[in-house]
Amino acid sequence: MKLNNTPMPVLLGMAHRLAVKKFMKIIEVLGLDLTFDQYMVLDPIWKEDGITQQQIVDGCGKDKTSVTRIITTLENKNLVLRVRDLVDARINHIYITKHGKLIIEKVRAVMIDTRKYIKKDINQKDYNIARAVIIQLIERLDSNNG
Amino acid sequence: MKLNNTPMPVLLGMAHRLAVKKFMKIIEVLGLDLTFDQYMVLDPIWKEDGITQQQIVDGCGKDKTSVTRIITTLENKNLVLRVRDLVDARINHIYITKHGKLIIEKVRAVMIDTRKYIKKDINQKDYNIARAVIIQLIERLDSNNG
DNA sequence: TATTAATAGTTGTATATTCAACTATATTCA
DNA sequence: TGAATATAGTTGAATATACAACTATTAATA
Repeated sequence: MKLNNTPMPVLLGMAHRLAVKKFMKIIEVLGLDLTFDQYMVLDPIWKEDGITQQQIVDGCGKDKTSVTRIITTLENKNLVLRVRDLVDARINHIYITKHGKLIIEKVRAVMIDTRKYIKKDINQKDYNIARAVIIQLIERLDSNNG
Repeated sequence: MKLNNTPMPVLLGMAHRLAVKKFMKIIEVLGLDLTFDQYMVLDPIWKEDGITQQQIVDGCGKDKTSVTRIITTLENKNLVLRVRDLVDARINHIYITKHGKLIIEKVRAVMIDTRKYIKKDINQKDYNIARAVIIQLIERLDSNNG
């Protein structure tokens, strides 16, 4: 596969898909039941119990539609709980269950392994530059919607 | 959004989604009717008329299931044509239609604009390092499925 | 040659994404 | 106060993705 002339958006998609695949392979070996996207939503809930859906949307870069549906999936799996705000009834607070906590803590370890695997054999300095460039990209594309 | 400690697979996904969104915004302004993923499949067909589905799979990094379905979509849109190989009946050759050629050539221009937009304001040297790292990542994750 | 294995592509199912339209609630300010 | 607007979240429809199981065909080999 010759990638030298492949557009950046395509490269980003390829790398993303493959990294997720790697992550899911480890997940499967460990017999855990959580997709990468579910991890992306569950992780901020674990970090801040009672976080609102909107906060999750702002933090994880997913569309609010996706977040709504993934939370429903997580709720059906008994990993989180939706609780309506008593003062502002538009807001949902999401709480993690005992079971959810158990799962995410194992999955976080998988994420750490995946990160190590990805970094391996790549020049540390270049890797950091790549990260910085990607972050720069995200910030510009996200703010400047024009 | 603080991204400094965000795992690489997540960053790649975010950047990918945002870059695609940017691409689709330009597509929409121009009144073209083609998704980013359809572009990813149509482009190699434009480059090599009569390419087989397997060759597309190998080149674009998508699953063969996705490629099958996207080609069906492209066929329904009258942009490509499936032709069974006369010698080896397992193989489909995909040919681009006149209409398909018209569309992809406009969309390729959009891709060039998107690439320019993405590069803009980012240090040229760092950008090239980032590309190289991502390509390195793809090649390792793709070959070494273990 | 007959059986087995490999290859190319398709289909079913579950999940995720995007856009637009929608409900419900809260805020703004004329 | 009351009408317009903004915000939080949900739903519908179209598209894409991953995995497994499947069909059809060709290649390998016992």
